[in-house]
Amino acid sequence: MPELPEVETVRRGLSALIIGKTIKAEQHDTPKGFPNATADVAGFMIGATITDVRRRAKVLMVDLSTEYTIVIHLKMTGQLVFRGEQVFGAGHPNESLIGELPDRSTRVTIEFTDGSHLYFNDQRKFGWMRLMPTLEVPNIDFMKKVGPEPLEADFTATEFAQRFKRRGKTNIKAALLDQTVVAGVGNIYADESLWGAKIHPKRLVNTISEDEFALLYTELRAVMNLAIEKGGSTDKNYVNAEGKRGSYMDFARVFRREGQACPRCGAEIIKFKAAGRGTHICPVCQVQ
DNA sequence: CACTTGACCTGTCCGC
DNA sequence: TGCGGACAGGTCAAGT
Repeated sequence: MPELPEVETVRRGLSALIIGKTIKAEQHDTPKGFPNATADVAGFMIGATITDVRRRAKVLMVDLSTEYTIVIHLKMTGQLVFRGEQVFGAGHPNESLIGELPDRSTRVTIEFTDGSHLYFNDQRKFGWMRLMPTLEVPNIDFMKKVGPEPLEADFTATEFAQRFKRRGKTNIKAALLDQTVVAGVGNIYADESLWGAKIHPKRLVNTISEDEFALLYTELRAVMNLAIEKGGSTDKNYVNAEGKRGSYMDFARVFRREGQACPRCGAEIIKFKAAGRGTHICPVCQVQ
């Protein structure tokens, strides 16, 4: 799913919708969706009020008044959809892509005391939710290893380039997708930013110049900021907290545009596999 | 250790 | 239409 811009869009939506609400009940399908939903839920989740919704990399953190936090990773197809009283139908400007909830991909349902609900849907079941003390969240392995937030004001081009040195012998696409180098980059924004910087995804990291890293840094930040502005990318499953799609795909330059013309030079965009993932480039702008 | 590949799941699309 | 295979926004564990 969701890369940094999509998770950030969900975070913003949830912040407006659920902060201040009190949890009345929780239901989950199997341990898979919410593996540690045990006695902690009764003790620290039911009756708790939502105090904040935070994001680190592609991970969401819903903080509770009990000083526990619900940590959520949406992986490829996870969705967090809030439902109040009203559900808007087809054609309405507030139309949701999601129908009646819960549906067959609903893994977890949280009911609030005012009768509204938050649904965690996940078709492929790769995503997860965990409940843990807020103070322990930074200690989970992922949080200890994950790289800096690329959109933070104090994250510099110099630091960006520096962090790739450790991955010198791999290709730039694999390094961009490595969450321990820089946080939050996934397949869409890796391809989009490499196109922007005119770098071939299979170039080895140690062949990329300082100038190219500086350009990649600028392009990555620009692409992610634009994607947040557009509410993220909906290719298939992704929706925001209101069940609506994001529109970045309308602005994508290469991602899922194989066979179309490069918006910069007009050459035909091609697709191949790099770092084990479907990869899109302009073969004229991005030479190996 | 660094890097690559497969596994985790379900659904959809494409070619025969 | 039916069926098999490839593929899908992410991360781990296991392999080399």
